[in-house]
Amino acid sequence: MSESTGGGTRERIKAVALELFTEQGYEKTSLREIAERLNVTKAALYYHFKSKDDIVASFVEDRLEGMDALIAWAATQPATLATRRELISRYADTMFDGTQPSVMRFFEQNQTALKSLSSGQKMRGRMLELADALCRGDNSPAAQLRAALSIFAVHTSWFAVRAPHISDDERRKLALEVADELLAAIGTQPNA
Amino acid sequence: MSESTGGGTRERIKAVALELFTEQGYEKTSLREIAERLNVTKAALYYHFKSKDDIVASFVEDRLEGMDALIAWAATQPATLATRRELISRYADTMFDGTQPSVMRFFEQNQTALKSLSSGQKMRGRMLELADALCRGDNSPAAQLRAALSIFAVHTSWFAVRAPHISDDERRKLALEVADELLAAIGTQPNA
DNA sequence: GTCTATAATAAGATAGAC
DNA sequence: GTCTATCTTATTATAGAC
Repeated sequence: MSESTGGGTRERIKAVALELFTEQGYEKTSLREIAERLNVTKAALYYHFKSKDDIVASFVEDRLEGMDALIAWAATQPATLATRRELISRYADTMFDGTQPSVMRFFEQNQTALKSLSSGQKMRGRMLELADALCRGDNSPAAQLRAALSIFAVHTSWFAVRAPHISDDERRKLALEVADELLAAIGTQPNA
Repeated sequence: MSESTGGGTRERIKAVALELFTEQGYEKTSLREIAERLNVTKAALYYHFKSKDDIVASFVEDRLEGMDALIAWAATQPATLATRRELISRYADTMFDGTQPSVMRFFEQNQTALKSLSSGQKMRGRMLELADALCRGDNSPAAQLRAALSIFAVHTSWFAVRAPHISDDERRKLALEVADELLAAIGTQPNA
């Protein structure tokens, strides 16, 4: 059991990289720094990953699967308010699982750096698909804005609301309360 | 008139840097690249600015003044819904002036990189002050979330709403419609 | 699976001529 | 106000021993 040296080194690299990339930024974090935190050398990193952005790809891929499942499910549902609410609720649920929230925070904090990485482009594409699914049937600018903000509501209640003693469940409830409000105003306008 | 060589070189550097920093990211954009776009050398840049982050400071300072004025005004007003609405409306107005929106976009796109820059810390501080002003009298988590989202509403309608043929005025109207909705639910809960 | 050593490159910044 | 030339330091990445 447990991780002496060599245990789940690949996973440990992913975890440390995700943390440092989020705190300091992708470009500002060097492989030397990651290696030092793990008490290994840079060369050891290159045994597990073929490049710096391959590390990013490794944890972004995990998250993409979750997004795809969500988007696929939405496509099978009618374009009603009930569907929109269930969709954002399911999205909020994914923010509880394992490293998923950390990956989203990393994504939000490194948008520009990720523009030139294919993992970043994929994530961005999925976020747009989710936003589209949230305002399906009403693609007016107002609906697009509300859909985008309902996603922000979930992220913001996780990352930015300054209330140290609030529980995960309360954050979720909070986010959905505001998101539901925003989604309720979608669908009342005709398509463009 | 016009800009042969030497016209308003300092301003031209600011403009090009702001554009490249926003498009590609602060860390990824080198002084060499900025110099090449202006058909000067790196050394010329160092005549006008003492360092790379001094360029950032130069356009962030401009924007900080506008933020300070807004925050100071808010402090003189009563903590009512009318004040909140007027405040977000005035904030939206500042997004029309000159390079102000570009600076905010740069800020949003380079949050992590700006963490270690004093200009970035100042901007972040001002955004928090603005958010606080928007939910003064009700610092519940729900109010904080709504205040933050009302700011996002303004930014998102500018930067992210995919509607190519929409006018600035329509974007402003859109943002305030959604922001007003969010702000209306603030103030109904007691302070913590 | 991890190491030492190093290649290859590019960055931010400075000195001093013009 | 802009140039050439250079310093210093860091980076990503690879080769090959153990």
